[in-house]
Amino acid sequence: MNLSDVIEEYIKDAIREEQYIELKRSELAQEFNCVPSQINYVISTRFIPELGFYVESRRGGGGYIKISRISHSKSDYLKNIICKIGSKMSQSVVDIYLRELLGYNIIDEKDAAIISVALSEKSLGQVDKLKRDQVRADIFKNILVNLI
Amino acid sequence: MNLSDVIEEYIKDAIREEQYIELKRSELAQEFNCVPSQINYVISTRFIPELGFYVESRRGGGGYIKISRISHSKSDYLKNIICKIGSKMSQSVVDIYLRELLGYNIIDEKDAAIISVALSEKSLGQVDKLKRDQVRADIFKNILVNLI
DNA sequence: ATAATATAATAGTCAAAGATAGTCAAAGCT
DNA sequence: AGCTTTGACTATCTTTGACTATTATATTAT
Repeated sequence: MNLSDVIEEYIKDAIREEQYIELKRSELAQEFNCVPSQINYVISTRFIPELGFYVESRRGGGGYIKISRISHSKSDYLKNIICKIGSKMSQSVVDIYLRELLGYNIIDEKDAAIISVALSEKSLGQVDKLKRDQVRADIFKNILVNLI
Repeated sequence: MNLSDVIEEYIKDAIREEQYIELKRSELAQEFNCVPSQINYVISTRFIPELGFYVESRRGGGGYIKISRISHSKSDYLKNIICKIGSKMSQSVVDIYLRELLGYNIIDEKDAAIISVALSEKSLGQVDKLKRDQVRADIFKNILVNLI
């Protein structure tokens, strides 16, 4: 087991029970007695979106590296939802999906609100009642495809 | 968390329930044990118009820094657009408004993309061609109302 | 009394120093 | 051959302080 693997273990262990963790690059490097850039190496090879992680950081005083988990990679997850959606959707089903997308951080509160309103009964009031759920599903799918 | 973040929190907390607050730069600096210009730094990086704040100040005896929230102008602006929109909208007109809303930072790129796709010809393909522009206008108006 | 001037009390600007993190390519391992 | 380790260089954000600008108030001159 090499150092990068050890650091990977350490971080995975730290994030196991959490949704995210915040690291100080320099502190971590000191702990493992390596150069700071090795932390970047570990992160860029092992905490990538494809493996279910999302990384943010900030430089300067009080800087940090924040690693968040995303259970599935975003695009896989979206493709999955798109497949699951049938040709019709009621407003309440839309809202269920929106909450899920919110939970996985694929959209934020504001996006969810916009989509929910756009697909509400009120917005689609002029569409034939018979076609409404189909139009709603179409719009929703198109939005999701665009988010991939 | 660095000092600037702490000061930001403090100010945001103070303005949370108010339309505006007035600070004494030197007093605040003393409270946080920093140089006065750090207050300027915090204000100029975190209380900018793009983030919904408007700052005025006055020097000399009895000087102050007044920070106001500008949610009001935003809602006025939205109401104005809603009034201007007729009962029909083409896709290209939607995009023109989206760019405007983007310019005023009422929505961000991602929101704009979502709305644009939701109201595209493709998404609304199943709606009667005759009714499509009306449905589009309805959805758009509902979204805007929701953003107020 | 009024106008002009000085003084004190604020706030603003800007650039340097400090504190982090990022990049990239060379060297080292397996 | 490909992954890991290292370090020099870069980018970004924060903190500090010297210098400047503005406003209110006090003092002085007319």
